[in-house]
Amino acid sequence: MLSTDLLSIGQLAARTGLSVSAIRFYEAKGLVHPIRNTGGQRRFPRSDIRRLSFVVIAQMLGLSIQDIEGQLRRLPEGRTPNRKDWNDISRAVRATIDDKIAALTRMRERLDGCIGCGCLSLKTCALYNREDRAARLGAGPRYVVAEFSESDLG
Amino acid sequence: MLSTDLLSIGQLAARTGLSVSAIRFYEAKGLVHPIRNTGGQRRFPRSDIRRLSFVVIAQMLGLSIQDIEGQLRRLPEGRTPNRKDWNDISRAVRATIDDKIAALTRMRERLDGCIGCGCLSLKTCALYNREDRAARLGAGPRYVVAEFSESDLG
DNA sequence: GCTTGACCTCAACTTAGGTTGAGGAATTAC
DNA sequence: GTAATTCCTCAACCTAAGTTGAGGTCAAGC
Repeated sequence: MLSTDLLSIGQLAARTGLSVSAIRFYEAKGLVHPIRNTGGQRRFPRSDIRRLSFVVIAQMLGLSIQDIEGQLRRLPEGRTPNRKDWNDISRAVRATIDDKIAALTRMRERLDGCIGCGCLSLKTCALYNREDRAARLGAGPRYVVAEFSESDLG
Repeated sequence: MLSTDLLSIGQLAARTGLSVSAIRFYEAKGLVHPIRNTGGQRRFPRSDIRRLSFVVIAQMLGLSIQDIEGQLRRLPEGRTPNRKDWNDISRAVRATIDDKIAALTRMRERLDGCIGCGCLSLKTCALYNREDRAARLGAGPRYVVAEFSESDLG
């Protein structure tokens, strides 16, 4: 029988809804730090239920694993986030959501200006400019694209 | 000297600002269909400048390569998109941007309700529900997470 | 004491959108 | 005619957030 204070990885998975492999992955990324029993198996404190709940919620808000690890690491002594910590973090998250909405709104406005235009010119199209190329809306790696000149577009 | 009607891949890259490797990649994905000269090198019609401009702009609006390929394929005879085509497509794109903005706005409203709450409970947190887990805001593969029950959270 | 289930590590695979490099062939410039 | 570019293919690599499987160990029930 396990100590009432410690959970096996399977028990933690059942409590959080995460898969066992995801929890191992999160450990590798530094989000939890279980101890090992004599047989080498992971044992988690009960507070990791809350810690992983925080991870799941923060992820839904658009934070990457790395962002979350950074937030958790700033807490003293690897403490699990409490009400005030969550308050601080969620205000920061709100700002990034605001930014995303603002970027999409700007893009929509420009698109509206372009509907009916049909120019499709890299030279004159208002949708196409260097700033936005660096901050595309889709997923995937971002690379800087070389400068270019053109003459017969549009 | 190349025919004035055909461009080498390097020339097309210079005209569009894309890298040579990206253009080869786009060919593999079916976005352009160059012919080959006697030496086996790619030769592109001038209209592919506009075609690839369309690709770049559509990508910035959040369309995936596959989406773009689908749009281009719907055009008769592999024609390069003209004003009316662009008009049709951009209206569809506007709808997807609207959806993204709406999703982010809903998330922001719920987050506002949660700031100061600090519950961090998977059971009661308004930020945490099945619908949103299926439509997370971040990048990366999506997997369905198993149902779970809990007792000592919150 | 033995079987079953939970656990361990490590490596390979997934999607998207490409990049980078090796090794070789074609084209262009002088 | 030769040197310098440009081009060719093919395979391996990159990120993110995990999953899947192989091969082996640990713990618990009876």
